[in-house]
Amino acid sequence: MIIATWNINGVKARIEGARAWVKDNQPDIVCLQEIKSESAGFPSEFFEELGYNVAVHGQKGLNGVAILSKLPLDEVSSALPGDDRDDQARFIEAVVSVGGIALRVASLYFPNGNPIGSDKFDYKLAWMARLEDFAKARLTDEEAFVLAGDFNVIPEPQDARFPDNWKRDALFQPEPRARFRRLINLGMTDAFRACNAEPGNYSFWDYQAGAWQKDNGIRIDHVLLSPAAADRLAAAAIDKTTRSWDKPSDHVPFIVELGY
DNA sequence: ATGGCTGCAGGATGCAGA
Repeated sequence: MIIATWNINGVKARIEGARAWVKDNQPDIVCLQEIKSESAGFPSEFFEELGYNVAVHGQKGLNGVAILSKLPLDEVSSALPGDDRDDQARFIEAVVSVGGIALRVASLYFPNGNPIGSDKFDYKLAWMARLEDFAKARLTDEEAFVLAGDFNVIPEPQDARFPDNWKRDALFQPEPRARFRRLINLGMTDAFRACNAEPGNYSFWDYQAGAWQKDNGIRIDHVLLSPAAADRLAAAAIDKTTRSWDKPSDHVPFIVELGY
């Protein structure tokens, strides 16, 4: 069972590349973020032609998340509990059945939170608190579940090529990093770190100032596994190849293999 | 560098991203 997560930064601008990547890699499940499209405008047919079921929570112009799955998607929900007035499309979850075993998957687009001290920063922290409550509730079910997406958090200094550059950025502030650690401390496993101890592995390189050429990257796209899912963890890898494509997303896919 | 690009909405350029 291969699960991928990829912030594609605009599904319409990236559809040909995204389709080619999915066709070549044949993931069982793909969690997409920042589709920047309304649900009705999502080009589902490109993926349905490849044998995928599609669940979308879109928004006009910005944000937006989706799940592609070779297995049928059940119990699709696009509301992160805790704030009925939140209209930003950053959450979608669904359940698949793998050989009779339920696996719950969420595609998440955490708020960026810049600038520090703004309403956006407060929203980021509040959103992360809501996600923690959600994860806590899910963990009581003792099911296998996966939190996959663009967390917009640099967990540790080793997750940035130049950590000092991010000292005044929302992605590397003590509070968001602490909230990320709280998810880990609930019992979730950072799939990448469980498989790779080395620094120098990134999932995002800015478009500006030759960041990709200088390998000035950060690791902000993560997959967290519940204990039941972590028991199945077989491999985790970042696919950097897409970043050197023509007209790339600034994020690259991150792939986790679970032994189902 | 004053985010130095990029996508989107909309029909010019402003906003958001990280």
